[in-house]
Amino acid sequence: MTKLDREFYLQDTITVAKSLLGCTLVHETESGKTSGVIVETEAYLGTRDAAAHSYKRKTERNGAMYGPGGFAYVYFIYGMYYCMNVVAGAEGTPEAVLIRALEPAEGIELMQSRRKTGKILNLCSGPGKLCAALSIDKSCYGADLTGDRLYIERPAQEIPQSDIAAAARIGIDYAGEAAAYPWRFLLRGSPYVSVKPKEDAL
DNA sequence: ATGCAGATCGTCT
DNA sequence: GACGATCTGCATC
Repeated sequence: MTKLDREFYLQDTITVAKSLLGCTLVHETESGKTSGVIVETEAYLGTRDAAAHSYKRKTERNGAMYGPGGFAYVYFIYGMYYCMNVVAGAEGTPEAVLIRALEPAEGIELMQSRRKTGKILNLCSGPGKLCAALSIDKSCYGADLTGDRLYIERPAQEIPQSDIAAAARIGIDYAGEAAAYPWRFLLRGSPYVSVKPKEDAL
């Protein structure tokens, strides 16, 4: 397993969002190592995308999105959940990829205790759930994903394009026509996704 | 199986 | 002062 390097994250955001499928997100902490295979992502394309936190301007919260690819953009939402994004593209392009679901891999017992559920299918099937399972919070804001605590590994064998499905993104009805853009990507047929897509594009 | 309300608070206007 | 890139439990069909 080799760690994704800076070059990977500097690619265009849609490519990064698709290429992250099948990769393994790893978080090593004092209480142990937890990881899962990424099965669902969403691309947020900055100034071109009314659904993106960086659509309008740089603020205290979205600052990490404006940096170079390969750093974590973690935000707190609904008063109780964290969501993790992978910043993509060159510095100055405020784009990122939301990690929406994982297939649990290492540290399953630890994840179960953090999430207070025994059901593997329910451990990491949503952006808030996987952050709780891997203990990703505000302290991970801006973390360098080429480092050795929070990082992503390349899959053993490449994922064929035919295994990638595209669909509309979740929870962004406020975003007008951007709400329909097919910038949500899923590993076709995975039972670990957050919401099964009605129809696949691509 | 599907739907809705409640929890809960940092960030932006 | 309003509102989320959400999740859960409880209600109803």
